[in-house]
Amino acid sequence: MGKEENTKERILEAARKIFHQKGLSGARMSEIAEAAEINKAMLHYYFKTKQDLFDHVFLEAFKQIFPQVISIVGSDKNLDEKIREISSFYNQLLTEKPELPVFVLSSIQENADHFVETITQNIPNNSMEIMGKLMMQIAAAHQKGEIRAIDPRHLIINLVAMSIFPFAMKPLLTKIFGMDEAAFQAFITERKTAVAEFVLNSITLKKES
Amino acid sequence: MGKEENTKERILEAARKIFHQKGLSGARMSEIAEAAEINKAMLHYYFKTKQDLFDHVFLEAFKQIFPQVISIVGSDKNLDEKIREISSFYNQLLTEKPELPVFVLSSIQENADHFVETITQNIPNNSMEIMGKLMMQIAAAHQKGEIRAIDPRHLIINLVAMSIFPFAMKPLLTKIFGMDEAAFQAFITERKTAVAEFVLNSITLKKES
DNA sequence: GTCTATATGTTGATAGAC
DNA sequence: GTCTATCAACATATAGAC
Repeated sequence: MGKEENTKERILEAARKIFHQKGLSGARMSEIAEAAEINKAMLHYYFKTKQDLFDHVFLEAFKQIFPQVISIVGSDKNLDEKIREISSFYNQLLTEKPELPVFVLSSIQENADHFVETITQNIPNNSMEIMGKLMMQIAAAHQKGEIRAIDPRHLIINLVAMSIFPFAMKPLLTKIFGMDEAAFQAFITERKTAVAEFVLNSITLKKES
Repeated sequence: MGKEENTKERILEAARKIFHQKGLSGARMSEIAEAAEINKAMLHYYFKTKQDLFDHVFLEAFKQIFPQVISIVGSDKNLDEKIREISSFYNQLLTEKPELPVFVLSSIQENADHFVETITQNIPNNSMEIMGKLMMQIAAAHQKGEIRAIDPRHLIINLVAMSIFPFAMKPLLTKIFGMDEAAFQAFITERKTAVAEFVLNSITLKKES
């Protein structure tokens, strides 16, 4: 082998950067080539078509965002730990790559037919079981008087929404709340624990002191 | 005046439908013309360039989603009412137009430079004051022992996130949770009150019974 | 205001030398 | 594997008749 791996990785790096920001139709192959410091012909040597290259980048992004959560939910940890871990996981991932959520969601919205298949194949096929187990876990904690009753789907969605949304809104937030980059980072750092506490405060049944 | 207004509105209807799904670069002027049942030349007669037409559709969408919330937050209602109203507002708007959030956010992400200006001009210039007043309202309720202390920014973001996110995730949710369209609608209907209750449960300080 | 025809520029993709 | 040169298709936008 020569520089192949090196070149292919450079292409992917450039493709990530540009696709994540501009999406499939907004990105130009020539732009990616330039960012990778090669010429257009090389792109087509490593990836037959633009769609091929894009699919690779999309799947990679999708796998980073969603299957992880299902994995945490399916673990043997207790409810507290799961909630804190999910919040913390997104906070860490999206601090580094804040464009990921909008990239994945807009790609799906732009071409649902194409990606629903990709998605189907990359969601753990036991995700329904995992939700069932979570429901049992919630019911058990409710039985013990620790938490109130709540639909597990609402719980997960609420937690994931609060974890992801601020990053999707980043450009707007800084405007509306008048933050600069440092203020935004501070805000996000606060949320790492604030989100988990918000959720736990909502579902926990307080005992009288 | 003849059919002008009619034609212009037909163009905008078609442009909304297609831009909302595919974004600026994914949409084709010929596609919009076809959907509006006119020819391409007419598009350029009513809107000089594709960018002009898009800007019109974007601003319209942006105004529907964000300024409203600031208006509710700035009203004289009490905290309970504001929370329920925001949740209810988004539930109603996005049930009809679920693609709106991803459209707006991806448009901004694709061309931040261009839209940050548009956004700046269309956010109420007293939004900082409004956040200040909300902080006072929260502090007052906290003083009275009704709610716990919470940063108003986190409160608003959490509420808006939970209200909007399920619609942005619609294609994924139906897959992950195995819902059909009817099940999704039922789920969303539940959330209209469930989200507000979730937030209120989190911030309210329970008295012993 | 509405149409047909066309100009002008880009884009993704390939052919073929090295 | 990497490059230069080029093609064919398409998209936005305009000219000009009605």
